[in-house]
Amino acid sequence: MVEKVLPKGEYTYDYERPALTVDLVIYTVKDNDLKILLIKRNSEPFKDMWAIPGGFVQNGETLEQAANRELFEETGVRDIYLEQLYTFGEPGRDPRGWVVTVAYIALISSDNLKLFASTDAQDVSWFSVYQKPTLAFDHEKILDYSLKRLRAKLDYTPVAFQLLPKKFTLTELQRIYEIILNKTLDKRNFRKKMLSLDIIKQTEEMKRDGNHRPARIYTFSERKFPVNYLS
Amino acid sequence: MVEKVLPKGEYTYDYERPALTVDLVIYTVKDNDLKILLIKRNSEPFKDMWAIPGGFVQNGETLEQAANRELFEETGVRDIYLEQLYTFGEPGRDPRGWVVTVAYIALISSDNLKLFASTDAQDVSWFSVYQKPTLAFDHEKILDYSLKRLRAKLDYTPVAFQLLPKKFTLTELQRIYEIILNKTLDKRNFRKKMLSLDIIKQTEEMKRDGNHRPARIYTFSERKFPVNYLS
DNA sequence: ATAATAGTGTCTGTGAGACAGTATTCT
DNA sequence: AGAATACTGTCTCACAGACACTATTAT
Repeated sequence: MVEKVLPKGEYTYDYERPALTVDLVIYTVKDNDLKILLIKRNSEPFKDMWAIPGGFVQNGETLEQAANRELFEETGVRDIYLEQLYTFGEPGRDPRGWVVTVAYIALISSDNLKLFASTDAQDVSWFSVYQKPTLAFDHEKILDYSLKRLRAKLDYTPVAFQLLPKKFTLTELQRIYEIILNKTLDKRNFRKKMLSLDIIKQTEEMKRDGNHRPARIYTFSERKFPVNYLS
Repeated sequence: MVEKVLPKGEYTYDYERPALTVDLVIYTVKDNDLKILLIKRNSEPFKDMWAIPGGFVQNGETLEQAANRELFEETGVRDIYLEQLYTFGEPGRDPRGWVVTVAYIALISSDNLKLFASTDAQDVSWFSVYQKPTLAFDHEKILDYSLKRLRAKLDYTPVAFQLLPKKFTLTELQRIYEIILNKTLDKRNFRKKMLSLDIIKQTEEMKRDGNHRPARIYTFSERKFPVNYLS
């Protein structure tokens, strides 16, 4: 604890400084489930426990660049949806010292996921948010918070599209909502709502799977969605 | 810029560390206007420019404690509404070096404001958000962002009550909304809405000012407001 | 024909927003 | 009586949510 008292409002540089990290809650929808990327720790503290990926912010980069860099290192994916969540700085959140972390949410679409293969030695894996190990540090708290935010944002921003390929059917879109909200939605009301929002565009293509009627394919067009106040 | 590359996922302590500050956008409603507290800088950089109050986070305290401490130092007020806004870490945002800041929004009610008198030598003053000097550092950006958030939150959380004394009339409450949103509201619709929300309680008291009908006094009771997902 | 999924329309209730006149107090 | 502010009710429209049947394809 620093005891020194400075004149009010005056900046100086001889205060003790925290280590600054970014941590990422990386979501995807896969196998009909909402999943997050976790990494198994191979050193103390919390050795052998799972944690969300993260790393130090370097001087000269923005926080967002640091988050993107970590994201790329862990997943091999670039240019995906990334949003600052919250900054956690509780003393004692890292037993080794003063570490403040800026947490981000990242969303990877299922087709980008195919690029993800180059995982090296480290133990990295996707877990269902509904069935996952207990996390290291304060990562449970970060995850809880991120999930609340993700669900809330579903209502008033087009984040769900970040989890789908460019082309998708309305049923696929509905599944994304259902999986994240963890409840079933009425098909007629859902379609009515989505079509009224004017953010998706019909294509002439149809998707045909099995022995049933083919589904029309749509594209995300992002026109008048109630705009997030963050933008 | 640190060049060293570490094994993925491994924490260490020999990275360069940023200075960490908290900055506060402190709002109040006063003289029929939305005001923020600004401090005139008395040293370089940005000497003689106005800035939002802030200061270093100390090891051993939470970010919120740091924000509360700064708040108390600047205003003499404790235990008021405080909310983390966003963390700003653009390289170059402070010309003297690497300084990351966690920005907070604070709301002071007009009656708490009366306690505020002990401002020492420093040049501290309330400015209308609609008529204020250009701010130092990236504080314009922080202010813009905070105002968007404050306005958005008015719609779905009872933050407005934080700016009023415990007892208030419906007209006073409406004025808070009008001043923050910078537009007039329909009196009948406003009252209908507020009363339907079940978050204010009628008292038996009346407020009588001038030569006109007295106004009923209400109290904030916080029952079923659409709950913020942050809570 | 059957199985499987895609696709569609109506009704009801609720809330938002537009809109104007009466009530009470003081001087 | 007049000035000033408090207080109130109705109508319309849009949206949310409940709800069930038809359409198309492959086998």
